[in-house]
Amino acid sequence: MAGTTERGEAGERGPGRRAGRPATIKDVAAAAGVGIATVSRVFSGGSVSADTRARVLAAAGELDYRPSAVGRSLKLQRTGGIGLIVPDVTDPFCADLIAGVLDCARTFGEHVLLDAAHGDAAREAAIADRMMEQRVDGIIAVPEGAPAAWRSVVAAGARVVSVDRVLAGAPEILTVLIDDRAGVRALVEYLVGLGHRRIAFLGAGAPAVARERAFRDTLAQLGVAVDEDLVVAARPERDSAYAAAAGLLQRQAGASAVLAAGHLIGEAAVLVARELDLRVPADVSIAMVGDVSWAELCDPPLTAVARPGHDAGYRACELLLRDRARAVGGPVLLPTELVIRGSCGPPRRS
Amino acid sequence: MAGTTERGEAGERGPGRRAGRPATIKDVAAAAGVGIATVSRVFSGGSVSADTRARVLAAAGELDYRPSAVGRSLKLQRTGGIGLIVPDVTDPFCADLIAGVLDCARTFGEHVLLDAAHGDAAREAAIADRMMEQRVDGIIAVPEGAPAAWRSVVAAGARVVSVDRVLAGAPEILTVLIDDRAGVRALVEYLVGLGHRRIAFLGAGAPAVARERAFRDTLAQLGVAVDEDLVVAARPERDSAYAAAAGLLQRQAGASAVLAAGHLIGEAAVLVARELDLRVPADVSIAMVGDVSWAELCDPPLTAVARPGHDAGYRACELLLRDRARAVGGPVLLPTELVIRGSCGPPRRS
DNA sequence: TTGAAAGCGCTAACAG
DNA sequence: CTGTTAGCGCTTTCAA
Repeated sequence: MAGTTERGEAGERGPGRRAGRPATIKDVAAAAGVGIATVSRVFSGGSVSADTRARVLAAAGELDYRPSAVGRSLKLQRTGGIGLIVPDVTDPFCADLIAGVLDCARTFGEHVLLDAAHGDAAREAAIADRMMEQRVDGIIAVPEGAPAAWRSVVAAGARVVSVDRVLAGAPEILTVLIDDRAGVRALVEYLVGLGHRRIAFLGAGAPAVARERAFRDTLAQLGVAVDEDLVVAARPERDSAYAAAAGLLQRQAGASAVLAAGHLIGEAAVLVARELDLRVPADVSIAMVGDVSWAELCDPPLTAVARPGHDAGYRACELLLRDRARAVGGPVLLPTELVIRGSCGPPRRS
Repeated sequence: MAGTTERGEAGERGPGRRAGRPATIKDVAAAAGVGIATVSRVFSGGSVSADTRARVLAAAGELDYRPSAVGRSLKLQRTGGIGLIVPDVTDPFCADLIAGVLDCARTFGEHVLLDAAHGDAAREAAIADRMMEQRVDGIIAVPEGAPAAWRSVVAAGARVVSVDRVLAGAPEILTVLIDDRAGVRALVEYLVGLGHRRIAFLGAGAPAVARERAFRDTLAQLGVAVDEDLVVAARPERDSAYAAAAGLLQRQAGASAVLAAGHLIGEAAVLVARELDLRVPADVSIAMVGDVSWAELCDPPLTAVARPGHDAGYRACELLLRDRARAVGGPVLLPTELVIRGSCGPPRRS
């Protein structure tokens, strides 16, 4: 009867434990007849006698107990989670990046909070803020906002790793970069080697400045003049890319090859070329930065510069989690790979 | 001098506040000369006099204070986060789904924990478990594990929404489905209407059972016999898909059209057809389920059944967050759309 | 090996 | 309107 009384005191949760709030460490302790400290030890690897441990585990199983990460985080002052902010989850590069972060995070036993900023700096800042409130152990971002905004995030005590963008004047922010310069250089050398002299660059401006620079520099090194008419701005969005591609190709500017600064722009170039009945590569060669999956499916398959998104994410996460000593020298630079397919050939003899 | 003493007592954090641990509600209260409850009210919308509020806000700004979501979660017994488990972030459908969830979660002010199970049921279960420990307010998943495993998750008190899979025998689990049956039916009707009688189904088995069923049923309804030689199994992975496509197309089974059950399988079919120098659609028509971006870039552009991934994610999240009353009748069924492009034509006269 | 107790940052009930 | 206080679930000294 004493036993019955005890159960009564413990509440309705014994038999038919309704899906009420989850069991707590106290419930388990009571059920196992031990102190809560012992239960804690069982679950966080302290030393407990085999006998006691078994009893605790049994009770925990009975109650379907899971230690609350919230309670633990509060005590430990770290959550074991990291924040990841990308421009757009559906972009193949971002998707690879996310996969990389997830893979690495898993090896560290960290979980990942994800959000997308969609090119909106204010939104990005709000997301970062929220993640700080969640007390993530660090933030990985493909930042679109101003360096100042991110500097304030690190000032607030966050560890942040920037991927694929350099945040000028923020030495505390570790950076993982992809060597687009080398990639573009290889591509330009390839095109020039094929005999092209009038190479268009599609997608100048904003996020692709480094690529444009590499384009100009390489051409200069090779002694090929840049025709400014062939350098056209485009944002990496379908409408902008399409407009730019159509503008370039329709006006018959005499480009024998088109270098698209990104995969969306490459997509537009392919589409426009097809609509204008330009044969690739007979009439015009096309190549792009970003080796997305359709490049191989295209007809002809598109030559492209592959960018290691998965690696970038993985490395970024490693940087964030492993090298807690800030002293990492300079940004990590990841190599690209020129994937030559069938979309580039010698220019048509005019 | 009294002032000086106070600052001294407050510690080193006044001037040049080193990036120590983040300021707490206590710090702010002390700095503003109010009680912690008042600070709490300022930040969680209680009533505070304008004057006091200003002082608190000033102090908080000075200290760069952000309320800790961990503390709040512990007190409130809810974290404001939801878990999202997909098979693979880099799959275009999953990416759309994630974007949808993110969009919806934002309108509810919830954050999202993401992880990928990669077809591994055990890993999926571990992820779900971890999310439960994090005390997410609910879990959205494209489940790959057994219904039993998920039933135990809901038994543990979690709200879960299943997307794109039905978890048999788990009435508590809300479900968002995509009407693949209708999509495949439309596609088959289209092909039969074009004159095809020997239609191959590539990708029978595992995750595509509903699609295969719809394939068979529709053919039966239209009075067209199914040649079992033309129904070949394939998992939605590149190697398996490729093997299946090559197997089918190389043996010259006499299929005049190929229906690929997924985009990876469609990709394989396109590649194999190209290698075998089969003209599309002159020699063989190809269509697939899943309208990924390359379908339009392909040559010829591929006819496909578009599946609303973004919508599915959005609706799933809504279901999880809005309709907290379980009484939702049956699964949500989202319509597909048949996108007709150039990859299907009348069969070659033999 | 084990238990009691303090305290992580916060909210809410209760006084004043 | 404001402050005091208890307590959310957990880890971790400190004793026993």
